[in-house]
Amino acid sequence: MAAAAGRRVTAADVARAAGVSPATVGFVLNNTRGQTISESTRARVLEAASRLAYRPNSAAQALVSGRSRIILLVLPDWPLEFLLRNWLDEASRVLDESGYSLVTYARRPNGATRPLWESLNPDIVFGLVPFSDDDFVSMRGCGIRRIYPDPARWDNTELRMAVRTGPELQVAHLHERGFTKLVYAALEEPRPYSLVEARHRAACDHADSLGLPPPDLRLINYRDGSAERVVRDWHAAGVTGVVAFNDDVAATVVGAALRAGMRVPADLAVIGHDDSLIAATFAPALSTIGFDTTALGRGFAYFALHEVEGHPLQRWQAPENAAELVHRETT
Amino acid sequence: MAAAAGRRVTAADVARAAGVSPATVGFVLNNTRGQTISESTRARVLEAASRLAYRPNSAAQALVSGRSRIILLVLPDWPLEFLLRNWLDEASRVLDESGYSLVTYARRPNGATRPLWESLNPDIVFGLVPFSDDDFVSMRGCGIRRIYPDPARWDNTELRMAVRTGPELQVAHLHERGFTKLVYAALEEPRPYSLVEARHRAACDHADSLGLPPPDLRLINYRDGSAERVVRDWHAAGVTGVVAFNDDVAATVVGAALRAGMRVPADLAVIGHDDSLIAATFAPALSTIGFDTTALGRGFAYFALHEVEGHPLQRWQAPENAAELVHRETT
DNA sequence: CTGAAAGCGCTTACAG
DNA sequence: CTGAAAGCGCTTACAG
Repeated sequence: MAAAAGRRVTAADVARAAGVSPATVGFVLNNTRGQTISESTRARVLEAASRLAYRPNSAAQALVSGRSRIILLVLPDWPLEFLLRNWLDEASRVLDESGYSLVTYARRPNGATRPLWESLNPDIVFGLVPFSDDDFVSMRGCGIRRIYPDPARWDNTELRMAVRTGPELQVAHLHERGFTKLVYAALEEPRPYSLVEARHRAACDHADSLGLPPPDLRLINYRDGSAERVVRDWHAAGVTGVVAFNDDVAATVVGAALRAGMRVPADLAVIGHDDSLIAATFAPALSTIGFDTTALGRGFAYFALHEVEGHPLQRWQAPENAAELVHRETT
Repeated sequence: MAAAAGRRVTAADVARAAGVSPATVGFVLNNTRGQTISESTRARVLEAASRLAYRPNSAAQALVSGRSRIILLVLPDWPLEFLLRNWLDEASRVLDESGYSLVTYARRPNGATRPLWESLNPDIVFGLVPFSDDDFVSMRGCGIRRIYPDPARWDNTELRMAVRTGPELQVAHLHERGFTKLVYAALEEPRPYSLVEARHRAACDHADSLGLPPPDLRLINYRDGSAERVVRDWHAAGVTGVVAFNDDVAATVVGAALRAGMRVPADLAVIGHDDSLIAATFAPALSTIGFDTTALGRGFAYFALHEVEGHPLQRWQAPENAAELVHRETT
């Protein structure tokens, strides 16, 4: 047998085993609409395919259909893992039900020079922050027709959740608690980062809408011991609240403040972002923003399906209460 | 022009523009060895390809060559992000230089039902822990010839770094500092997990070789407040040292111990794993195991290249000092 | 040194 | 209801 010879099983093998043509194998296995198949033929094909453990060659399918059924999600150059865990699980699950595979790809400065979309041939590419012009041109050149965010449609709710909703809730909470002189804090490492800028901008915009001065962006180092001095300087400059990029940053700031002999939140209030494990664990426990990542992941998957199938949603229905303030001890 | 018509540029388009055959385009662009090409022809082809921004269709290449030039790395169902950041950057960079793309894939219980190797057609699949028999069969059925770890070659040094080296250093350090009654701690969430078991086993083995009793595996919850009681119970039972799966777990244990009024490390010593950001940030700062993730990523890439090209390395040269103890305040 | 031809494994009009 | 044929975009013997 062909299969026994070490060769991979092809549609032709299945056809031979079932006593039909390769075309019929395709009709049965793909449930080709507009094509009627007798019950007995269908049964024989299915039996043979299952017995031979036939798996279509995805490269051949991609070549002939012009579609890879791969959805590529390009992640920004900044830690998102905690937020993304359930999100990706759920999104992958939903997309899989429709025959799509979700591949994630962290595009980093010193990473691969040949971007992954070149070898993967995805049907659609998503990013959480806008793509550079170079990336855009590169994707187009690889025959990728659907790229998101599309500059013309940049205010999508899914992206708001990743970028704007958190900072807005953070600033609003500090404002409510009476902390009005704020800074926006992120870490120097691992590298420069686009998502920090986007969230910082959202924080500034929301501060402005509340009549607060814009929180300056401050980068801190978590290893060299300089954080204590930095935090003390903030205090001396009258800063009363810190909007942290994520809970790790918040923990770093709180730790530094405690070492510097300050009281949290009396001397300095700090709010994190993500409601990650460390937020509940840290002493004092961190106030933060929690997200219903499963609901958001499902929402993304539906959105992606509509886009990739060429039926874009007219408007995006955000999950109710997908983001919420978690008030603990640092504000 | 074809390109202007919205169609993707093909080798035939380049051939037409350069006044040669499609075959010649392939010879030039692939530097086909054993095929001599005149300088003028080569120049014309390269010029045309560059002018038209030609990108070979990867599906067609995969179909005809039987190789996708994709390397799939299946990650375990447990947080590894901090460790993997530089590791993946470096591995991707090195593999890219040889024309391979590294795709990562977190295989999770409620994740996609159709595994990614089916749609990606990778040339080789790596896992950090052994694959289930089902997965193994599934990969074989998809025509994947190279799967790693191969049960027959399971003691590879790369994997030791992910699985055994850290726990060994953790146990050895606690032993040296005089902490001999140990538990191995991990978090209940997000879910069951294979890497925890593997590391716990490594810790037990090393404890045994040092003449210590095996540290029991204990799962703790970081949200429901039960951790304080659990930690107090450990203390009451005479436990003096905690080997934590990673720094997040260590932070949770230390935080619970402090809230329970215990002294760290006097009442309970705790050692983390990863030297992540939180290890340096936490108050008290966590003792932990740091890894030279860049060197390890590079090492993996070389190893993967040899495997995928069919020239397996006879033995693997581990980077010197790729793992080291970082002694801070919790031991 | 270069081109015409076959073929990778599928899908999809088109006949019958 | 089913099959023979063409074709997706490449690569690679094989001629010349």
